[in-house]
Formats: sequence, C-alpha cells, structure tokens
Amino acid sequence: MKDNFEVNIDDTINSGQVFLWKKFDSKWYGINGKEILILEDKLDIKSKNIHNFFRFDDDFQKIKKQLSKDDIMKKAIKNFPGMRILRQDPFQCYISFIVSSNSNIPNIQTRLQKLSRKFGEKRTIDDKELFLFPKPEKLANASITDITKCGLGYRSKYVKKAAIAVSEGTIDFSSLKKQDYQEARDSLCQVFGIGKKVADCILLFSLDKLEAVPLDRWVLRILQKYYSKEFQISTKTITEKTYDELHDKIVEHFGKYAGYGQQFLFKNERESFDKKWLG
DNA sequence: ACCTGACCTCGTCT
DNA sequence: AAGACGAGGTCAG
Repeated sequence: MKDNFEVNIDDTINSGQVFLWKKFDSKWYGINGKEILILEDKLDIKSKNIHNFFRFDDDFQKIKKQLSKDDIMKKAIKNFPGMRILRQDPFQCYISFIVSSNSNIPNIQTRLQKLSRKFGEKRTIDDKELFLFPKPEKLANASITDITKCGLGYRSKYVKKAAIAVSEGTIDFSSLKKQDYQEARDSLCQVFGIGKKVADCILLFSLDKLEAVPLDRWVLRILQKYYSKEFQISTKTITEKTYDELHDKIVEHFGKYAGYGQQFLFKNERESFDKKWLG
C-alpha cells in the first residue's frame, strides 16, 4: 500500500511538468491527452488513471533515499516531499515541450490552451468547458497560419512537423518506451524542433526514462551554484558536448532516478525565487 | 567539431 | 502608457 497521503497535488502540478491544469474552488481539472482528470484533496489510488498518472508503481521512498547523496538534494526533497513526477500522455507532453522552447511557463500554458481550444474536442464537466488535447492527425493537418494564431511564433512549423512524424508513424511512443534511454533520445532528436533538453523532458515526463535529466537554464544555474566543484562546471552556455558530459556526471552522482532529483532541485530553486506557476 | 546569432510572442517591469 | 526585456532552446551559418 503506497502512501497516498504523501502526495502533494499542488506542488506536483506546479512544478513545470504539466501546463493544462486549472483549479476551480478546491478541485484541480486537468487534461491528459484524451482524458480529463479531476483531483481533490485525496487521490483515489484505486482509479487506474490516477495510479498510472502519479506513478504509484514507483517505490517513492526508495527513490528519495537513493537520491539523498548530498545536503542540497536532501534539503530540496525535505522541502517538497510530496512532489511526484507524473506519467503524462506522450503526445501532449511531446508537443508541450516543443512549444516550451525559449519561453516561460505562463506563455507555454497560454499557447497550449489555445491549441486545445482550437484543435481539441470540447467536453463539458461540472458546468465547465474543457478541451481535450488535439490528436496528432488534427495538428498534422492544421495550417501553419492556424497554428500560429495560437501564439506559437516560429515554433508553429516545429509543431506541425512533429505532429506529422507521429501521425505517419516515424515517431511511435510505444516503441520509444521499449527502447533504452540513449536510443529513444536519439530518435526524438531527429524531429525538427527537438533538441536534447526537450527530448529529455519528453522521456522523463511521459516515456518512463527516469535517468533523463533535462538541463535547462535553471538546472544549469543550480548546478553552477551548488555543484560547481562536484561536476566541474566551467562553461556558462550549454553546448552539445557539455550537455552529455554533464548528464553523465549527474547520473553517476545521483543514480538511475536522477530525473526525479532534477525535479526536486528545479522546484526548490524556483520556489526560492518565487517564480510563477500555472495561472 | 565548436561557437554565435537570430528567432515569434507575450507577460512583466519600468 | 509605450517600450524594453527576457523566458525551462533549437537551428543555421
């Protein structure tokens, strides 16, 4: 029996992994692909969807214990002990992070909301109008002009091409899940608009690759601030090469659940700067 | 191989 | 109130 009470829903949703969530009164309403999830203060872990989404199949205590290699990480875990990594719908996750590049959370959220409203199916639940995430075919057939209307800017062509790759079967998420981390990442990086960072987000948040560690501006800043000796960080900008070198060092230090670790550090640091989450 | 600049858009700050 | 700034990167040269 897993510790349902230990999950902190607010911290989990507001940790930059999901964007299509909104709180009405005390309930969270969220879109996960073609599902709508509604969360109250207690999670119904008997629900297959909830069990899967919150990764109750992970041994969370063991993961936290394995990650606790140093004081910085211990403190981050202690501050947000109920934050989990979610297992998202892969296509939604894939598009979400393609759209995230060179942007911020409020902007990402707006873009995804507009995309869903324009291209997703409408559902009415509890008097609320919600839109499912668009299907791959729908985005693949959309015009660049219409996608651009959702505020994606130069990312519009990334989204269209990426959606085509999925609808044509060039990208197949169930195969990627079966591949190992490196192999799956290489496949994702073939897609126009996906670099290593975005690939790592997709792998960690939807394809069960817990050793994926997205190295973004924040994580870099965190590593420079607290781990500069540990990981011998010299450069300020991430290049193709330094990305992989750093990643290897991180996995070596934190182990195979390093992705969870990244999430704790990210959440902890951003909270200390009082950055905005979902609005 | 590496490095640098450009890039759409929008919320936020001044 | 208008204008500048920068944000969970990626691509092209």
